[in-house]
Amino acid sequence: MMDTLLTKKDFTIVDTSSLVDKVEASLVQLLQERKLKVGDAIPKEIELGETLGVSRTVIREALSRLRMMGLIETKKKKGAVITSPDLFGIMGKSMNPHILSQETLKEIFEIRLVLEIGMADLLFRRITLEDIEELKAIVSNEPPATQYHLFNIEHEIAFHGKLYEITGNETMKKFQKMLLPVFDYVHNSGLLKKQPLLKTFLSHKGLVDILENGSPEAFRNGMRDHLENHFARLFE
Amino acid sequence: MMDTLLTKKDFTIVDTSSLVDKVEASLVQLLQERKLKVGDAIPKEIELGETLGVSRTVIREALSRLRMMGLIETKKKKGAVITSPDLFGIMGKSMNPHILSQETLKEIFEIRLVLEIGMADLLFRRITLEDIEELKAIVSNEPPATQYHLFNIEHEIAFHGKLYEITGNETMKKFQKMLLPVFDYVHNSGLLKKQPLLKTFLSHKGLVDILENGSPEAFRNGMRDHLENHFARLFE
DNA sequence: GATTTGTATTATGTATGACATAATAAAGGT
DNA sequence: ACCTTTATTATGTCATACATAATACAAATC
Repeated sequence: MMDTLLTKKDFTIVDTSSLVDKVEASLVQLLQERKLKVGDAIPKEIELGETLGVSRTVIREALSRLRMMGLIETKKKKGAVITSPDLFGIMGKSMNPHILSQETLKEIFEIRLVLEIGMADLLFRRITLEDIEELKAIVSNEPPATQYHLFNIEHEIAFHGKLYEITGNETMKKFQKMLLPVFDYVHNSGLLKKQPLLKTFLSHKGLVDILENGSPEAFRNGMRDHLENHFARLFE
Repeated sequence: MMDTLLTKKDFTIVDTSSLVDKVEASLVQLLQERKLKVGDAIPKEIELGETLGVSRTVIREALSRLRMMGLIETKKKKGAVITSPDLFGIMGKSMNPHILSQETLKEIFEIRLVLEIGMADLLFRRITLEDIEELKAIVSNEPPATQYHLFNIEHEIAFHGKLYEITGNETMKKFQKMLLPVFDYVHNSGLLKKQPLLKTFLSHKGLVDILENGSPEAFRNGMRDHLENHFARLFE
């Protein structure tokens, strides 16, 4: 037998994607290129099937995906119309800590830290007196910080969640909400090194003080300090 | 006719979701609750149809959605196995600037700023000498900053994209890549107020200097300054 | 006997036809 | 004009059949 030493490069890669995949891509492209606005209707399933030369089954599966992504909404008799999708609503379904790779989980955890440090300017721009009062109420209910506290998740979420709310950025808030189960998981699983030193750094109360009297710059540094334990765990 | 003054609260909300929606939710829940690991197989379509009491058509549409989300992969004869999803790959398809609401676009733009300011610690932790050299090469090719530059998008992407790369956070990098068309759109469309003052703030070169000799804190402040024009446009 | 080749099996992929259901339009009655 | 009924239309669901690809196992070749 001749050893022809053929390599992958010698072949033209065959397209292994299914018809549904192609139709889906075709439809998404349709939405992207034609400047279709929200509310515009798209052709009926049967018409699509005829123009694309596939059965209604395939069309329906592809449309089902678009529907799940929130790109379209369908009503009987009326057909399908384009809608403004909820970016993170979809992603929430696949945000399953048990399935995501450890590397991805770690990265998501990092992103949280990045967001909370970087959000300072949004906070100072949009915070109200009521917000500050609410934050004060939250920290006042806080259990005293003990040296070996496995910190109170409830309070963590209440405080940091409120910060996301103050930014006024709904997209970011949804993002945070979606990530909550991940944080929970990362904390509990031994994914990160055990809490290394657990020195108590700048407290929630300290952060509120900065929000009341300080500057974005001061808040960034304060938050960085507040999150030091997390950073230390990430960086081994 | 009696005006009974009935309100929504008086009715039990009818479930308007389709069978496919329910099956999809049921399957997602299955993946979440059972601690199914990557690689585990799920029942065959026909079995699922029998246990859930629906036709194979419905099962297939639901599975098609999971497949699109990257939660499962299916192969003929073998069936479906659980996979680790690409979180942002899916979202990219619905990231269509023409369809997203103006408010969402603005918020996404904000998130970019937040990320780039907050990423300082990751940068300093992971940057290498080669990275610095590469950044220097990028800025050296930069056209001189003119007062009225409608800044060079190419260079913006090259420089800031490299920063995301340096973070070593693949998830964040994917996020950035996904957002590129949005930035392009936001810049071009009149969504944000016209460039207000266009003073030249801290340059790319200045940021590289900080990365080489400075601290995370200095970088955060530097990046904040660098992005001042964007902030100004966001905050009217 | 080990490797290859053919063949059967099995589960997904696609197509088609049928009917149910809901939303809309049209027609009809008062 | 207003309300009701009827017809129409497009999606939602089901059932069935066949195509296709992956796998396992038997058969053939050396």
